[in-house]
Amino acid sequence: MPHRAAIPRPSLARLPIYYRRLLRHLEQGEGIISSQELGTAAGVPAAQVRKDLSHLGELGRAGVGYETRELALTLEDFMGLAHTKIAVLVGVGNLGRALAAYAGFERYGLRIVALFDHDPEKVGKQIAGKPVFGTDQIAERVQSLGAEMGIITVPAVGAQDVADEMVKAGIDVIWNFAPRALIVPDHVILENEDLAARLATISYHVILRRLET
Amino acid sequence: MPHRAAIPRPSLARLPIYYRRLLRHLEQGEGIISSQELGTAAGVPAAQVRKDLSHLGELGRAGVGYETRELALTLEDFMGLAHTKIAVLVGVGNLGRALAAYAGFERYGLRIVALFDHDPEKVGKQIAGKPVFGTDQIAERVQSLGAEMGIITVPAVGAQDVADEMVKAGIDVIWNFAPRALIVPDHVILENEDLAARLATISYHVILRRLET
DNA sequence: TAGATTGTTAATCGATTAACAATC
DNA sequence: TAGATTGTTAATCGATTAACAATC
Repeated sequence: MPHRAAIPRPSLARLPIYYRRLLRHLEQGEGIISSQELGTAAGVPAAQVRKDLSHLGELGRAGVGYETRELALTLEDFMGLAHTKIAVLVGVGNLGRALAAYAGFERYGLRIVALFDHDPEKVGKQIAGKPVFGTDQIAERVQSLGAEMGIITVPAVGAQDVADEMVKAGIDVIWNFAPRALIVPDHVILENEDLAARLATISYHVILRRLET
Repeated sequence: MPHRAAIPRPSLARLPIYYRRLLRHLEQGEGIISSQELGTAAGVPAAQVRKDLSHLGELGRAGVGYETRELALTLEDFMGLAHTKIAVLVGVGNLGRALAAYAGFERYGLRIVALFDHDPEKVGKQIAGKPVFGTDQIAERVQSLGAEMGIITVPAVGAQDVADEMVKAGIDVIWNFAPRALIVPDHVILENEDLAARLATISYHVILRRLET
């Protein structure tokens, strides 16, 4: 069983950026890359890159750099991108639809196998090639499909109920797009993608910029 | 001209969470709220809340707490949520469509006034009640509409060109959803919303969880 | 050997948290 | 007055960065 080290959250968040830079480097036929080049891509100093990568092991060669393909594969393995992750998505509004159809996710091993909505108009249809079920079927389907991840794209009001339902069904990783702080048991990993909240912080910058000029 | 203090990024990111908690508190007719209650909503200790809010001034009363409505208005003002921010969105795919239609943004003062795409099929149509123009018209329309913010939802390949175009047109705040590191001049504020990269970090957690159990 | 670049140590920086005097 | 809660100071924690010996 492969060992996976603990890694600081900010370091983890930079790995996908390095990974993409490596893929592009590989396309260009470059066999070796330096921490300097990776740092430029991520907007951090080379020392930060080396520190980040040091959490995964000794991956480079002093005086030379990192072997492009090897490092890409190591990152891919570390983040588990080659492993299929079975997910369900609840809330087939505009955003839910967009995420269900997003090809970029599949390339990272995410397979959204079922959609749920309480609108009878949508239930029974297919969206982005995936079946839509009623929200009353979440528990049942999660178990029969072996889903381990749940994506919430319902409006704020319904989000906690959906989360509860997912947790009850045994899901232990939730990616929440609803603009609401959810309460989940300790063993459940909750990642919030709160676009309205993000907009609010961007709004601050816009206003600041307006006052400056 | 109102003064806006510098505020650490993590503190700024928590303000919208406090703000939403305040709105709910207000709905429930509660006139006073404590840092303790706000902290619970955001998952941080009360001391963190008080420190965060202290960047905006002395907003509470010792021994009592914060006046709900007053604090909500202060946050709203600080983040500029009541001010209209004119934006354009480039890339009318699934995600672009979803963002263009997202009602939550309007509540925070974002007004997306024009969409752009290079697909002739889409140009000339209306999507979510907003006109779609050809990408060759970005500069012209940004200026005539007075847009100060740009949202990028094109595929990775085209993102840098779109950003360049926006910057040339005078846009100085860019919200980028394309999975690509963009290069912009120093005076431009760039906020990345890289969902594929986020998925990669979540994938790490899923795999870790799998190994644990 | 000279030049380049790694991994790691130590210093720096900045954010979080605990503690408490001041206030209501 | 007793109890509650603020704003702020100081201590703690954790991440970033600079510097450099080790390595190629």
